[in-house]
Parts: sequence; structure tokens; C-alpha cells
Amino acid sequence: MEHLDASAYTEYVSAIKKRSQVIRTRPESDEFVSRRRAGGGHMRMEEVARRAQVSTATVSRALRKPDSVSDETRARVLRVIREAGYVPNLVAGSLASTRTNVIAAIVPTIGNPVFAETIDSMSEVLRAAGLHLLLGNSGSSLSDEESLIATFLARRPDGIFIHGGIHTAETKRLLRNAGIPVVETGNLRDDPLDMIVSYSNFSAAKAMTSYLIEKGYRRVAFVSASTVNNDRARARQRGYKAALRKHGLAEDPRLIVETSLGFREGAEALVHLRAVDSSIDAIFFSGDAFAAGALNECLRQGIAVPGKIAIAGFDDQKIAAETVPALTTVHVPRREIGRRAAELLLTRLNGQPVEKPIVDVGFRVIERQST
Amino acid sequence: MEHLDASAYTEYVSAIKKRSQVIRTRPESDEFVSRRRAGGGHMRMEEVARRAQVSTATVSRALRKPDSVSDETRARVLRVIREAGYVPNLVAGSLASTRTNVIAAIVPTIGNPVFAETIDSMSEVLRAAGLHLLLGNSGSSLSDEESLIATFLARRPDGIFIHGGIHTAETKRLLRNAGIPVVETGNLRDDPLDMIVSYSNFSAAKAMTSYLIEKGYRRVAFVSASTVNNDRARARQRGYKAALRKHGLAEDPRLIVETSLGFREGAEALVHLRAVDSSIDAIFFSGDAFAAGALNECLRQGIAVPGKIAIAGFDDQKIAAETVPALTTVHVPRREIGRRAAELLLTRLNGQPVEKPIVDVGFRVIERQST
DNA sequence: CTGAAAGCGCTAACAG
DNA sequence: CTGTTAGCGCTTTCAG
Repeated sequence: MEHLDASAYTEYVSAIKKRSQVIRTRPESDEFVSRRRAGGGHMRMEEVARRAQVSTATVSRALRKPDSVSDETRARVLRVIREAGYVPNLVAGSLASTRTNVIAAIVPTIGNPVFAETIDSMSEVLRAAGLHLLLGNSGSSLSDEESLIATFLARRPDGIFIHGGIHTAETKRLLRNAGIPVVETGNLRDDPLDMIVSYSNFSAAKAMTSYLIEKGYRRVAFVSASTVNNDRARARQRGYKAALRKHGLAEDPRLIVETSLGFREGAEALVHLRAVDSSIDAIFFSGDAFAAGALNECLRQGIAVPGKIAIAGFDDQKIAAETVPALTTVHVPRREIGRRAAELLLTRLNGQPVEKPIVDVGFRVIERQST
Repeated sequence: MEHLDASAYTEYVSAIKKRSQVIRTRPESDEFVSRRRAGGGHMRMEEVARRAQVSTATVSRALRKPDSVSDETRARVLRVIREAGYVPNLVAGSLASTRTNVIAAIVPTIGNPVFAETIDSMSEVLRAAGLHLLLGNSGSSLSDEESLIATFLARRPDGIFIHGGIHTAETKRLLRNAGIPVVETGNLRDDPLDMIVSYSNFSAAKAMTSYLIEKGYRRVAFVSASTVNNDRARARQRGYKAALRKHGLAEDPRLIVETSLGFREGAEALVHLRAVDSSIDAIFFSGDAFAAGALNECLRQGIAVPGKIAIAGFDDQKIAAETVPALTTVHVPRREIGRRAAELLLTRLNGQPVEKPIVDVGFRVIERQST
């Protein structure tokens, strides 16, 4: 079979009556590792049509628009498909229909549980609608994001999901030119590329900082991820400062630290801040992992929380409710973000207009024992 | 433009001299949400060829095999491509070449950081080779895995990555029939579908249990995820029992608990076990989140660790080094698994044979302060 | 409700 | 090194 030409192959296939006669070699063999022939050993729709005694158009309809085929014909076609173990070729289908049923999703890193949760819920909704996810990590580099998007676009996804709201000019051009729905998440903005599903990082950080101040803390420090190319971190820092201002407290640059995410980094930030200014009575970590790490450091050093210092987090990940003391944090509905993003995409793919392209899913300050 | 037929559209396109003349409407408009026309507004390779005064074959070569084209021609073609903002259509390319450059990856849930880490490192290696990831969650259901694989296969991925080693007969048939490289992870097995990259869960659990016993603990309990359809959990439980046997300790079913993963569940398991048998002096949690939750519960209840009870985890996630006391656990090289898996896939896609289709990445018992 | 025919946009022999 | 010529396997008008 390996050396037959295309038409001979076609004859060969049509000569086959039972699928068990198609002998496949083991992966280890030479034949397997050599370049695959047309179809890669897969049956074509044409063969299904022949067996069911209909045209390929009818097979296609039986699969895509079952209602447009008579009950009898449909049953016969589907039976043949089942018995033959026919797996349609969506690459060909996509080319012919200019619809791939693929959504490209880009996150800074899938390693961060916060993004993973959103992707997970989005993929659930999409899958129920027959769509698949092409996943990519942009890292924190805008140019990486740009090249990722360029290569993703070549696969003609039906829609794009991007976590992050800062893009290069070329990225924006590519996206607009693609003519497909785009949903951004990460932060609310009034000039979306297309659609946005998020909450206001500014308001959330401002709310938490205000809560701390109103609770009586006077020297409130702020720890976040790097603000470079990160609109979320920037907005949170602005929110923190706005709260300080609102309550007439002075902004002290020494109380603001940017570091990379992680337990260890949280502990280090705590140590650093206390060394810089021993009067700090509260630290707002814009991430629960940060805060949990700091909490553990307090445990190790015997620093009373919240007696000596209050600790607050951000995200309300599972760990927040379980630390000792339990962590005061900002709850963000990550799964809802994924679900809503998927729904907006689906709405547009169904040809319906989206009335509200900017969705604010909100947030909640959750008070626990660490403050 | 929306109402032109195909040939008129072609003429229209060829009449365009500057790309800025291609006016795209805003996503909100009717035109945008209506079904996209052929090409979705994208330029075709034919147009690039015309502008560069070469055939499409040459444009294709300039892109895929730059060396097979003269320097001058290549430069001209690439310049046109750049200036025109041409984005090739890989759907068409894939159909013609029967190569998609897509790897399908299936994990129980991307929400679990343990899988996320592997996927992250795999995607890094694949992307450098020009491959993209199609991601899917199988949940814990074998039939969901089967249907996921069936639909993924329709997209003709060049290879498949699956975390988990228990599959339905139909899943196995589909996979073998697909004729593409498959790498399984999760647990070592001597009858892989094709290739496996993992460590021995049995040996790892046995090693940790032995370590605890040799350290002097006599009533060692074991907590793991459900063993239903989960080869990893099963193997770990067998390893635990084997260690008990090896050291002449009796196996007590009351000391074995299966629950779902999570901080909270770990705390609950601790409480449950101590109620069942107050003489338990060590608990081996087959997951760091479990163990961390239990550690926190001990903190809350004032139970000395390891004085009153020893706690051990599994995975060596970041949190393990940061808990108080730091957690004794089993280190597993998750990123290496992803990297090696990607490498095996790439080797096979390059037509090279894989000498060792079963890769054991090993594990290490990490002793910290909780035992 | 069904079939024929014409592509979808690109790649890959095969010549030259 | 470059062009010509066939498709890749399906979907989709357009007829009937």
C-alpha cells in the first residue's frame, strides 16, 4: 500500500469490505515512521458514501445537519459510519467551510492556577458546543504574544481569548484584520479590542486597601507582581494609592514592592518590609500565594497575625480559607470569567450581536482572620 | 464586498494596491457577525505570488524551505509578505501536506497545578519546533476521554499526549488506528500504547512509606485520591501496602482513606483518621495539598508535628518547602516529564525511531521537618 | 430530500 | 532554482 499511487490506492480502498482487513503496522516499524500517505490510513467520506449508497453530500449532511436528511437515509449512513469506525477529517471540513471550531487561548502561563481555572471553565463551555481550544503561553513578553498570535491566526481560529490588555500595535492590527471575535480578560478597560470579561483591578485593590485602613491600620504596605507590561498589577497599584489618598494617608514608595509571584517571594517581601519600616501594621499582597508565604514566615518567626501585623491576599484561591489564620482576601470569580468569555464568543459565532461587549463580573472583599 | 461572488472577489483583491485600502468593519456591525466569506478577509497566497511575480509554489517554498529558493527571489517574496501582512492559511496547508503541526494533549484537569506544569514545559518545547497544543480535559471518566480523543483525532493531530494509563478498548483502537505517535504519562507500565514518560508511582509510594517506617513510625496511615479509573492512585496504594508488608507491619483498611484532592479534604482526613485510631503516628498523603491542609489543621488544633504525628506529602510542589514545618515529600520532575514527552514526539515526527519508548524519569524522597 | 460539480488555499511531485 | 499540474477530503450552492 505504501507504494501505490493515488488512484490505485482508491481502488484498493474500495476493494476492502471489512475494516479489519486494513492492517496497520506498529509504530516502531519503518513504514510507520516514514512520511504518511494521503489520509494517513484513514477512511474517506467517499468510501462511507459508497457503502451507504449515497453521495458524499448526503454523508456530510447526515453529520452536520441531520434534519435535512430522511430518517431512513440518516440511519443507514450513521450505521455505516459506526461500523466502519469512520473518523471525519475536520481539516478538510474546516477548509471547505471556513469554520474551524477552534478557539485560540493565550495566557501568560498556564502554570498559574488563576489562569488555569479560567481556561478550565471556558473549555468546558466550549466543548459542549463542539469547539476546541488551542492553547498558548505568552510569557510576559509583548513580542512573544505578538508572534504567538500571528502563528495562531494562521490556523484560522473562529475566535480568540487573551488574558492581558496590553498589546503591541502590530498585535492589534493582526487581531482586527482577522475579523474574528476577540475576548480579553484580566482587567476592565473602556477601549477593548473587541470584548472584555473581567473585574476592575483598580476598584478591587482600592476596596481592600480601604477596608484595611478603615479597620484601623495606618502603615499599609503593598506587594505585587511586576507592573512591567502587566495592566492588572498596574491597576492594583493605582487602586492601593487611591485608597491611601482617599483616607489622607501619605504614599511611601518604600512600602510598595514588586517581585515575582510565589510563596517564597511573599515571605521575603515580609522580611524586607519589616526591616525597612518596623511600624508597618498591615501588608496587602496582591496574590494569595504571596500572602500565604508571608503568613508562614510569621509563623516561623512567631509574629502575631493580625496582632502584630495584618496580612491580606488577592484571588481567594482555595488555600486562602485554609491558612492559619485564614486569609482575608479579594474574591474574583475566575470560573465565571471563563464561562462568560466562552458564552460571548459563542454568541458571536452564532451570528448574534453582543449587546454588552464589556462584562464586569465584580469582586468581593472576604474578611477572614488574618486582618 | 459582501455580495460579490468568488471570481469578482478575486478581481477586487487583485485591484488593491495598498493594504490600507482594505477597510474592515467593526466587530459590532452586521457584516462582521454574518457568515464569513471565503478567506475571511484574508489575502491568499496566489495574490502574494502575483505581487512577487512568482508562482505560488515558490511562495510556499520561500516559507517552508527557504534554502530551496534563490536569495533574491526569497527576499522579494518575503518582502511582499511582510508588506502585505499576509497570514498563510495553515488549514489549507495541513490538508495538502497531511501534517497539522498540532499535538493534542489530554489531562484529567488543567486546573491541577501538577498537570499544568507538565503541559507548560511541553508546550515550550513544542512551540520552539513550530507545533501547537490542542488541549482537552478528560475529567475522570474513561468515556469522556474516549469521546474527546475521537473528536481530537478528527483534527488530525500529528501526535497525542495523554496523562493517564487506563483507557477503554475503543480508545485504544482509535489511537492505534490513528497511526500517530502517542505518549502516555502518569505511571510507568510495561505495555504502553506507544510511548510512556513517567516514574513508578508504586516505587515512589513504597519508598516514602519505607522511609517513614524506618524512621520509627509504626502506625502509618495512607490518604490518596480515589483509585477509580486512576492508575496512579492505585499504584501508590499498592506501594504503600508493599512497604508495610516488607517491614512486617499489618495492613489495616481503616488506615487507608480515599477522598478528593484539596487542602480541606486533607484536614478532614486527618481528623477522621485520628478519631478512628488515636495511635496513628504518621500519615502519608499522596499529594502536597492534602498534606498542607492537614498541617494547617494540626496548627489549629495544636497538634505537634512531627512530635505527635508525622505528615508526609507527594509531588514536591512549591508549597511543600514553605509550610510550617516544611513538608517531607516525594519529588517528581514534572517539567522534565513534559519536556521528554515533547522530545519523543518530535523525534518520531522527524521520522526517527525511538530507541527507548519507556522513559523512567525517577523520583526522590525529600526529607524536611514534618517527619 | 438528494446528487453533481466546483471549489476551500495550499503543497508536492514532476518537469524543465 | 522555478513553474505546472494535481490533488488533500470535505462542504456547499445549485438543480432536480
